[in-house]
Amino acid sequence: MAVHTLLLQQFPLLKTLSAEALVHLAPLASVREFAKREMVLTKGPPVPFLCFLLEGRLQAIDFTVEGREVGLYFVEQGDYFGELSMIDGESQPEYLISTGRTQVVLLPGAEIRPVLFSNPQLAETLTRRLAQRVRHQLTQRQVLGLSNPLHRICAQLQIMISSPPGNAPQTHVIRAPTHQELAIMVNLTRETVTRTFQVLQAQGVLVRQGDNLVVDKPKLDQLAAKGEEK
Amino acid sequence: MAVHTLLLQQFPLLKTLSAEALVHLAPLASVREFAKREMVLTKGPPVPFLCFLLEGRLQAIDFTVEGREVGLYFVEQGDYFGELSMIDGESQPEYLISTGRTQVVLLPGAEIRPVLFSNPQLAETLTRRLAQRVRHQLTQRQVLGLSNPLHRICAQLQIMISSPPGNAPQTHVIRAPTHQELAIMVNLTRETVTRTFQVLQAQGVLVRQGDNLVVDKPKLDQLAAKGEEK
DNA sequence: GGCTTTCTGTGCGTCCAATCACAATTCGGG
DNA sequence: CCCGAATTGTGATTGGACGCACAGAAAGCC
Repeated sequence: MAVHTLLLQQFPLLKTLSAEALVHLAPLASVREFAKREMVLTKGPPVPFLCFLLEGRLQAIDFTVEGREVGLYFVEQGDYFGELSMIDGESQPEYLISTGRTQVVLLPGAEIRPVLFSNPQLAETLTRRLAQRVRHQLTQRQVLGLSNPLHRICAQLQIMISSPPGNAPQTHVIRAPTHQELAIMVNLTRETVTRTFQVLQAQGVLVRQGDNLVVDKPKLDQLAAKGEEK
Repeated sequence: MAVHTLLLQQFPLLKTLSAEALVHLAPLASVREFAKREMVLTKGPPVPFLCFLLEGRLQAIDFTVEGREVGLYFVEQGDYFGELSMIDGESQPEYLISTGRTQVVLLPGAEIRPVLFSNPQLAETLTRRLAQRVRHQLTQRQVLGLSNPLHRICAQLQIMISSPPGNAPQTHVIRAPTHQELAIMVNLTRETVTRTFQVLQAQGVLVRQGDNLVVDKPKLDQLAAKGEEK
């Protein structure tokens, strides 16, 4: 319990909050640490918190009746999650898994909820973020329509490197996801991702540097576009 | 241009609107008819309308770089669509196609937008609907994780029969989609859907009655659950 | 009522990603 | 720094959906 107001202010969603509101909220917030592969949120009952990712990366996943993992989206630093329960009071629709060591800030729903909806500006940011999520899911769905594994992986990489918007350099660096993490995002097996990565590295699209993945955007785009004619 | 206020009142979103607001809006609204396969909304520039489906069914689709159709979701009678532009001012992310003869009511964005965001109750319904859409897309994504065509089709049918919530009778009737329409929703070819439908009809899960499809829910659920082990 | 067009049904060959079963490597923790 | 676990790499096999090419059926249209 109790975190510094400066910490809360770092999150885009809370930026517009008044100083008093922050002082009110800070003592009620808490920070939790998670190890790699640990479950951050469980599918099921409504989440009584609004959650912010302070450090690391999460993956939202679910399972099919067959027991196969399905990757839904990634949560990056500074983003919030588990907000659907907050909005409609329904249950949490997916699992959230820590992909490494992570830190999460929890704000009790009972406290933040009234603030969210009474402050029109906040409500609008929340709604816009929701809209953005819908858009994101739509492009993600598109990727699955690609018939070829190479295409799907390229498209997924394009999505992942575009997450921090703004400038568009030639090469992008992202925290490397495991092959398995990628595989479930694009409906492939781990093995197929491994094999496809070889191709990408051979073509100079990808270079692995420790924990990071260096991506050559132009080459990637070219490869993603290639094979347009069926 | 100009429709009756009673017509607008039929739409759940506008139910809570005051009589004056409706009188103000009605003369600005217009109704358009679309033939089968006609394009209702084009992917691209922001949509300057909030659109309501008065009659028929639409399918939201997009295309991959390979030129393959991807099915995103269906819009059923009484629902609204094209609201994303309304919310964030960004471009329209998908095409909307008429799956039959349809009627659409168009409300000029410039007129409805201020109403939407100034009326807190309306804003909340809008946000809740967005949240619902996110949830829907998540379960839709799940379906694509199923490895088996039969499973995917069953899961898709389960989604489609659950759209009008409430009672849960044994058999449900839905306006039959074409095999092609279904195929692009679950990443299959039209042929595979045709062949799978034979199986479903043989098992008594499905019966075709003219334009309608009669579905035996218990049998469907059973089939969808079967093969849980792998 | 005859026409076109869209939709549905079916056979067959091809191909490629899944699957399985290991080996090799890297990572992380004590 | 060493050990166990997680991740990555690789080969062989095979199943099953795709794609193509039609034929038949049904639905719109003038």
